[in-house]
Amino acid sequence: MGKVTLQTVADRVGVSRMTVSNAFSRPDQLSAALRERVLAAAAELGYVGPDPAARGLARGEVGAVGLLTGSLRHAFTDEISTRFLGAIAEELAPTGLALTLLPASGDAPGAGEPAPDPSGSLPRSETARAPLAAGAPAGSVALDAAIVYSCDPTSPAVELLTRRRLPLVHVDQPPADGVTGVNVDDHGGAHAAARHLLDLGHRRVALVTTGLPGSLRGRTIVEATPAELLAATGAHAPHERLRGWLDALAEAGVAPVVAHQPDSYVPTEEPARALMALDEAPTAVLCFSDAVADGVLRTARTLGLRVPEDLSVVGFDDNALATRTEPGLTTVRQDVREKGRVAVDALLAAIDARRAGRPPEVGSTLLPTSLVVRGTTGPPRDPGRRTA
Amino acid sequence: MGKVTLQTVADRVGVSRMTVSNAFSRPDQLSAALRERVLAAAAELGYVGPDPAARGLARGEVGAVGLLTGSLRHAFTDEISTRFLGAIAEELAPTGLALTLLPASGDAPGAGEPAPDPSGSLPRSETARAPLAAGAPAGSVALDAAIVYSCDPTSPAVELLTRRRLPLVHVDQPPADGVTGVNVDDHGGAHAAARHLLDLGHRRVALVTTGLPGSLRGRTIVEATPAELLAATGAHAPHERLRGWLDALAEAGVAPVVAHQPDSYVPTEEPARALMALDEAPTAVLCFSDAVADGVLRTARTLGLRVPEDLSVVGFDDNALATRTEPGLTTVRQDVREKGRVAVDALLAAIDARRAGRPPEVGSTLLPTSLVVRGTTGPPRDPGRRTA
DNA sequence: GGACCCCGCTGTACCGGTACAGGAACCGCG
DNA sequence: CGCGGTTCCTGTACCGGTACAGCGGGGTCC
Repeated sequence: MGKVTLQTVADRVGVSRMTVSNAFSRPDQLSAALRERVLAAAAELGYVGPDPAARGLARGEVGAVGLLTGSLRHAFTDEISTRFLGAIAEELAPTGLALTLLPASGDAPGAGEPAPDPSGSLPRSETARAPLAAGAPAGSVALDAAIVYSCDPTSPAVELLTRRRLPLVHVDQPPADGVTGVNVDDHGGAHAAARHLLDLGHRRVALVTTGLPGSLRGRTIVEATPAELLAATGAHAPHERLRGWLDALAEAGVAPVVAHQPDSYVPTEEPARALMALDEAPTAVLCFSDAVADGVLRTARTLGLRVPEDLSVVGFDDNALATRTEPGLTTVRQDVREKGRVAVDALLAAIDARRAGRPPEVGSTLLPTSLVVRGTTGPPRDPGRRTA
Repeated sequence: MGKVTLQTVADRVGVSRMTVSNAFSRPDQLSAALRERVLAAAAELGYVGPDPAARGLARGEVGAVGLLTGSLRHAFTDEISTRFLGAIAEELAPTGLALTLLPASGDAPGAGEPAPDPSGSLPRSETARAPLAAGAPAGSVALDAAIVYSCDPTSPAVELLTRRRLPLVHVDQPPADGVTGVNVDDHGGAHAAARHLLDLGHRRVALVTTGLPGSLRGRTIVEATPAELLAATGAHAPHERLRGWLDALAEAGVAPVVAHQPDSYVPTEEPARALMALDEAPTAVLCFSDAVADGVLRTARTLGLRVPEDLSVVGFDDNALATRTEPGLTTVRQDVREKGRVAVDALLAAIDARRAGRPPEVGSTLLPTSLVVRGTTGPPRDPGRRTA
């Protein structure tokens, strides 16, 4: 029982291959009666429908959009990423488009190194896992468009997508020429958060940031000038949040202490412990994410500090944790659903444009953030002990 | 600047198309020198590499595996699903295969109704969103294999995949002939959980389950015999968990009260409120998931009940919440990472088998569960007030 | 010095569809 | 009865690659 193709069915019914194709893909192109006969024959022969790969090639459209992100591990661990993916998926559902998660890590071979000499030809036994990867240059999947979310813009994967001339939408990425961007006002949100602390009277403020490169990471407390910090922070969201904090603090003449935490989505004790061990411990901490804030909160409790009396804490994102902490976490809210919605809308528009032969209209969206004041912030115990 | 294909590059360099193809896909088939020239010419012409759709068709392998699941919304909301997806993605990463999330909801057209007469031929203006869906029979995407996770086995989407003869792996699905299955010992875990409560002396036990169909849902307290309940519970995991509880309770001659909660991953107050309002309120509650248990716990607190003194609570899954509740949640642990690992291994094996022309070896795996006793369970306040 | 072999490249035959431009039959109409 | 307009179906020409057999030329082997 060999392959069943359009031709098989066509021969069976005694019509042309085109007619069978139409029976499946363009019902209005043949009489209902014939269509029934074709469908019946197809069912009988076990023909399921046009082969997606072939159809994709012929049509120039495959029915799937890609999502490239820095780390899939992160994407499924961090609540915000997860919610974003969920929003994308849901927004895509009614269009019938599938969402293809692109493998991020591995540098895409493509035109890369000529595979370091297979050293001998093992006789194709052991159809091990390697061949799988070798077969298809990791991540070269047929796509109609793609979303690039929180990636290193210089990574080979991003570059590959760009050169493939796919309609692209950048989300949480630094602005790029000719590409539609969807961003959140991280700077504004961070600025508001810092401003909030300053307004409460805090002058000894700490930041817990993330995403620093090797040179500065490793040490929990980071000794670097704001400019150095900014320059070293590659990822877009961390960069913008950092910039927002620093701008607000600088406006008030406050120089923050900076702690670093490699993983932004896992609560840990290190940053808070290091900060509170300082000679002049901060009275408030601005955290890169709610998860980080949660770690700080727990550590504060462990250290016997009361929040917000002894320490104020501000998070970022307003995730599910934020309402679960005791007291509720003051944080900066971003609307992740909306981010997904806007991104998908832009993507669909780009696909439409391409299909119509129009040039894509690039534009960028900046979604608002808002400060949500709950219970983890309050005035410092001894404001201005060293007010300049 | 028209399309750049292999031929374009071949002409430019003055070699055959095959040679260019080899330069990209099989470096060992031509001299390094020539390969360099080809690659250079390709770069110059802006040729990025073989078109994935065409390559997919020619090779019969596209470099992507699908994931079909009941509801993508659920998949990205429920922590367990999310972790499972994450595990899949991570496990897949080193192979270079992409993961395609299949749109679940919509019934797959394919051989379905002959689209209700488009009534007139609007002249292809208005390239609206609809065509997107119409164009590609929702979900007919090129795939090398697929995972079916927590789906209604009779849904058209599952049926379609099956008929497409794709290598398939079923996860959290009822056993199906000829398909590799990966399951968790939900029955055993639930049984152990119920046994634990019985051993502590509980006799008035409640269940909070999920996934009941319209006929029984709506009412929070479900009046139905165990047999009816089981028959009505379609989804595999809820069915097995329910069966585990009921078996253990029946062995001890205990008849449980049953409450129902539509969404298993959102904590709500309803089930607990309804249960505790009963004449003979339960002294212990077995919950379908940790999220449900969290809702019960919170409600208990609201009602002024102490846990575990006044009420014992058992969850299921051992998710992140379980260690965050106060006291820690007694629950049944399943190893989601392992589930993902096993599923992907099976999938890769199936792909290998197909590639080698071997028939797929179907087999099923049952992963263990284990009861994790924390602080939410203890002996009932007045054991055996009505011990039979 | 001829047989043999390996290397490096090419030609041909697909992979399984779809778009589009016909063309035959049929219809109503003046 | 001829004519324009439908309605249905078919033929041809791709879509952009890859597999595989084949073939000339420069060794090596004896």
